[in-house]
Amino acid sequence: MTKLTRAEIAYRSLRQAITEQDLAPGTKLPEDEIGAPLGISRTLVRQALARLQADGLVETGGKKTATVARPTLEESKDVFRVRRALEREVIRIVCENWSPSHGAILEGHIRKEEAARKAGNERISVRLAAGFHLLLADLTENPVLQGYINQLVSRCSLILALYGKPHSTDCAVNEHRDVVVALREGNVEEAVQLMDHHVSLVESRALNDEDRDGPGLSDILSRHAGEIEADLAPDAIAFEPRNGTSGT
Amino acid sequence: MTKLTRAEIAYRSLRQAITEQDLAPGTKLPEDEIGAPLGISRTLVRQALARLQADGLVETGGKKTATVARPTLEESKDVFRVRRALEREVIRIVCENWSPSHGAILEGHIRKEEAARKAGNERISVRLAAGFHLLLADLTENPVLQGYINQLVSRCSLILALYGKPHSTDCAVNEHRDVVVALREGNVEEAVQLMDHHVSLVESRALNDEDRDGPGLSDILSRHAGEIEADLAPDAIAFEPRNGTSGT
DNA sequence: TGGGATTTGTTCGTATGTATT
DNA sequence: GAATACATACGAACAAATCCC
Repeated sequence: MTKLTRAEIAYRSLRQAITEQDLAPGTKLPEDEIGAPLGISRTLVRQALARLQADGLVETGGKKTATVARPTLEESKDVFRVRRALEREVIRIVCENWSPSHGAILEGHIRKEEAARKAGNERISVRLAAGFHLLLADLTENPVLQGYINQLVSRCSLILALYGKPHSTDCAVNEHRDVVVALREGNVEEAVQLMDHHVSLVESRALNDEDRDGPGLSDILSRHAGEIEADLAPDAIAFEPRNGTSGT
Repeated sequence: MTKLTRAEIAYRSLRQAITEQDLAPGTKLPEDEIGAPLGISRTLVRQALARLQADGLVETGGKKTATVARPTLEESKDVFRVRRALEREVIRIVCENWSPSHGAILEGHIRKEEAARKAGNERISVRLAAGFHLLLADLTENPVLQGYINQLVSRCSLILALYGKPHSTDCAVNEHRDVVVALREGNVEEAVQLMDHHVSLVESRALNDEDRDGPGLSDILSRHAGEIEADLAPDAIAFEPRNGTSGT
């Protein structure tokens, strides 16, 4: 039942592809290439791209080809700071109208996270880790807040894709559980503190890791700049039309 | 010389027209009618409209004509709640990197607010009142936060246009000054508290006035439903006809 | 209720600007 | 450095759906 949906589909597909790291930051996103696999025209693609830009997930300045956004470190810190402020509010609201059923829902989600981690399914783990925060936001029954959290979480996923490491989510499950425990006990300030700390840890894991291909953006750039100058043009792969929509 | 800007102009024009109450909530916004005076085509208008929708300022569901949004009471409360959370964070950040020059800037703005109020210029007063919060957000040097505050403030302006009364901004200047005083003294928690209180007062002034034209359809319906119910069962006071939201 | 005019959703063609050879 | 190729910005036209009378 998708009446106005082809643009919506393009939007969601791109969004998921970006947050799930199928589309690396900096990847070019030509309108034709995107529209072809989905059978839609450039106009619709353009709409989707515009929304993605508003979400901070793609950059499309001037007449240059749109690319997956590459947030700077400053920008990344800004995103995390705002996210922390909003996540704290989420916890407060969830505490205000707490019900045992909420605890069961959250517990169920955490069990799924554990299962995915145990199975070693990186992709699903990342998705569920983000899903925990989205689920919490749903519990507030505040659509405005949900929307912002959704944006922020997606943006953080992109940041993790840029700066983070694959196994960055390993211990996150425990942190999630701690939050739920505090929630169950009705310990508002404790839960707020825990969530704040958790998001900070995610930020640290993303922004302080140094043993991967580069801690800072400038580092990556300068290194590649050297290679490019010595080597040849780094032709970016066109973008894989993966069969994305496997989720609900 | 704005290169990619005609759409931007349309966006800003519409946005200002809505927040300044030149376009009443519910007003239809046909694409042709909008494009004609600005000399731009529907494609550009559509882009502007899409962005406005993302901002929560217009509604454009299905294939119906776009209209200026009419936020419900629930939605309005949600907006204010999120805004409060973010404004508190703004204050904290401004406190963190406070400098005397900031105080001067804020004082200058407040003087402008006073002048406009004294001159009885309602339009300018409203604009400056919003500008105070935007200015504060600028001081954080956090573009992400600035963007959200900008959206939220605009949305609140729309809400005030819908539910509020013309003289709702009368005492706001004093409240702004109180915040700045606390900021100057470096009293973080006091400033945060003051700002939180201020936004709450704005919300109260907007949402507690009920003697106007009562735009809420659900309000009208529930009232009638209450009367009908009371008529059928004169004895039982089964549920309250009016503002039953006695939560918090 | 039904028909007609208006308006939106979408596509495609042209022109302008950028990036590459 | 200039020319070519390509991608985007914008606009006009077509079809479908809505709203009004």
